[in-house]
Amino acid sequence: MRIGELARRTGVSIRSLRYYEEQNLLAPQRRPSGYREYEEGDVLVVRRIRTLIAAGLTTELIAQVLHCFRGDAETPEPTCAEMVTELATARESMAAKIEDLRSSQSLLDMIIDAAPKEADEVAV
Amino acid sequence: MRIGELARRTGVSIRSLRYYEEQNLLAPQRRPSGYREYEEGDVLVVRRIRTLIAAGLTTELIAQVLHCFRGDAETPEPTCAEMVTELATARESMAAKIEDLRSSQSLLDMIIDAAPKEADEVAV
DNA sequence: CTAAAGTCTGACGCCGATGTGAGAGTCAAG
DNA sequence: CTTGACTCTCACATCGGCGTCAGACTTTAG
Repeated sequence: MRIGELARRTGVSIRSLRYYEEQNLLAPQRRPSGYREYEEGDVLVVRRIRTLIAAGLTTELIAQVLHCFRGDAETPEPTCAEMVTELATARESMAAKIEDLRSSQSLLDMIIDAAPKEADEVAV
Repeated sequence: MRIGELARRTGVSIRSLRYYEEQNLLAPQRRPSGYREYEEGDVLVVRRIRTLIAAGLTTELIAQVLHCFRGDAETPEPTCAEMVTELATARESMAAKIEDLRSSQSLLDMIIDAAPKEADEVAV
């Protein structure tokens, strides 16, 4: 199928699909005209990509781990031990971000609570 | 004091101090030479700015609410009711971000857990 | 054959706070 | 006076995942 159909079927913009290719997440065939030609399996691949992006992974990291999910292979590739390591690392940094946000939020709460009464001596 | 000293005393880079001025968060005097001349109170102001940035506020929003904390005024300015509204809005969006990150994290957890056994049918 | 719809590459814009570097003027100590 | 440290003002670069426009070509329906 061509890029427009893939976009429709996955709900992902054409621009994004081209971007994923640029990031080596997709590698569609090319027609003589230059048009990209995707296969059925790419629908699933794109969904996986979206899932991983939604999980906060960068396309760079996804490029490294995507092959572990690829194709009809029943068992993950041997490099998938590395994958788990990578993902765990990503998870760690996400946890850190959440912690940052939490403390930021409580800080903001303190400011909000303090404001109405005495706003001149806020948490410094 | 000049910018270098303020940078040292606050732990904020010179670049950032100039940026804060550009964003109307600071308004140092100028020497005939063009050198910025800060006063003691600016040390505290910079710390407040850093606190608010750490709390996830943009410099634009900080510019709107910073005067509520300013100077020796015991009571906040009348516009500080608006301030609380703004801050509350900021807090909302922060809460939303935290929620996003949480769901992303659990999604990542699912992927990690699923990987070692059957990585070909991950949450799509 | 023609027009409309689809696709191509390339490239700039965005957001926000900050790093970095160039080229030039300023200040303080010897 | 000289040197070295400090500061000044532009202004471009960064990060990430896209949006969007321009100009040119391809495909498809009528």
